[in-house]
Amino acid sequence: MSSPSIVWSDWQPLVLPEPLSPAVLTEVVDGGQTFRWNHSSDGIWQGVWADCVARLKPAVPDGLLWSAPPELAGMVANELPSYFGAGLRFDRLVDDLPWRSDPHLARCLKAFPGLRLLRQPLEETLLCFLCSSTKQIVQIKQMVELLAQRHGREIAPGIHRLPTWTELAAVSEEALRSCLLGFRARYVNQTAQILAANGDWFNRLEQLPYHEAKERLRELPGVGEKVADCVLLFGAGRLEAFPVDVWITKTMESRYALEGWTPQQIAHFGRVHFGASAGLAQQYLFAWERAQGRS
DNA sequence: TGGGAACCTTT
DNA sequence: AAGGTTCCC
Repeated sequence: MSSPSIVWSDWQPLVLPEPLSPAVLTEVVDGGQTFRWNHSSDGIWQGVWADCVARLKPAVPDGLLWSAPPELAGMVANELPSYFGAGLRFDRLVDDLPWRSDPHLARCLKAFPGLRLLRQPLEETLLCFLCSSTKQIVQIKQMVELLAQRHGREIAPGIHRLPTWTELAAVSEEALRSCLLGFRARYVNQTAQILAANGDWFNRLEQLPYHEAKERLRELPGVGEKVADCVLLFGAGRLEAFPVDVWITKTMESRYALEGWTPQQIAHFGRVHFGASAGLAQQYLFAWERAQGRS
């Protein structure tokens, strides 16, 4: 993953409003929100988003240091805090969740202190989650890495950003299939045709309130309820979005007695029960449920 | 409106 | 054998 020809800047602090332990950092960058961060060595993570490449290293006690190729360091210094949602006080948002009356939520919050939602570039968030259906994190990472290497611009030696939608519109469905997308290749291809023909599409999307933005996203081939909510939550800062996947379905059925509910009903319950930051609650429930599966 | 099919890798 | 879903009949 790391290229020997890359020079890295000196480590500098990333200032966040709340501490982030190494374990919770792992959950943030490799727990299903994003798919382009890889463990390089000794707890160092290397990631790519938009035109940025960075390394991240936990620092005692719960701080974070970053490094980037010198020619990108200015941009990364600017973009990294917003990517990590440094402008949001997640501790306050968490405190507003109904943990006082919801013991399961309280347990999840305690298990992953400082868990954050990333604020990712909207356009590539859509691409990643279009690739995500019935795939696990490792497989999604594999697909988007191939898309980047073969169709995205090189931003540092050996490191490529994800292709833009304009670039994707020129890639054949066949070439997308060879990036292991399978039936998702058609979704990406058709979506790219629509987006490339509407230069203003993402700007207009960001102006819309949550429900209308979700409807607009769902007009795109391959975007259903779950993918639309992931795109809005991780790429547009809509914290009320409550993506319901198999893990959340499992959690809500067993911990909230919602057996037999449809995913749509579960999503509605989630937004009502957890409130304005339902998506943040979702991330905690999701992390906790996955951790149960592993242990 | 519910269930099967859509790819292809990993388990 | 089934996977962190969508689409279509």
